[in-house]
Amino acid sequence: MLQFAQVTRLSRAFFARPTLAVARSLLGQRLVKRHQGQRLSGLITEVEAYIGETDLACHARAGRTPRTDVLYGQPGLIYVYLNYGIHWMLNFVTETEGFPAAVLIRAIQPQEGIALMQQRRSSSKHIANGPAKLTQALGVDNRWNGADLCAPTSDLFIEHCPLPPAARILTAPRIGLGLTPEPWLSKRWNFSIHLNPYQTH
DNA sequence: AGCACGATTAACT
DNA sequence: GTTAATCGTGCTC
Repeated sequence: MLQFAQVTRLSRAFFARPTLAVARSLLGQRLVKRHQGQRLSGLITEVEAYIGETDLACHARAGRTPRTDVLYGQPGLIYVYLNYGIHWMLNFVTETEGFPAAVLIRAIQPQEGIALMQQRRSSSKHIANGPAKLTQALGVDNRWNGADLCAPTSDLFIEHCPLPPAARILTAPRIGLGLTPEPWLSKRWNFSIHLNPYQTH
């Protein structure tokens, strides 16, 4: 995986791969947000893949619209959307430009800036073990939609920090899909780190 | 212009 | 286990 590492940040080549491969290999890597000179970070512990217009759980099922435009952009772009009118969700665009797919970040294990993240999460016991919890903790909202995770100056990026080879990866059906029809409902496109407690399930 | 519905969370019983 | 909160989006009229 060293092939994808620049100095510290993951390069665009990392995201320009099949979405399931990107999702798996994001586990264990460090998500970093710079905030007024301070680093907020955590290891990615749970992700989900959303792949193309045929995936009826993917927003791109509606085709190219104002909202999904980012998904059709170059790999490494940040896709942020509002869910339930309340929660911001953080995704990274994958595969080739023109093909709409992304990985949703569902949980991180907090590492740096925990005091600030805890403050933003009020008194909650759980700082970042959920897709909307981690955006709240990191301070990510729609202003990041369309931004480039791989830009050298980006204040949001991922540091090369792969899982140890012995670590086991769990797969599961994606969460919260509701009435999404089969076979998409049962696709095991949720990935998490075996035995890591910082997860949504 | 109006409507139903979320890739969720926290606060209930 | 159940439910309210809350609003952008895409679809229908």
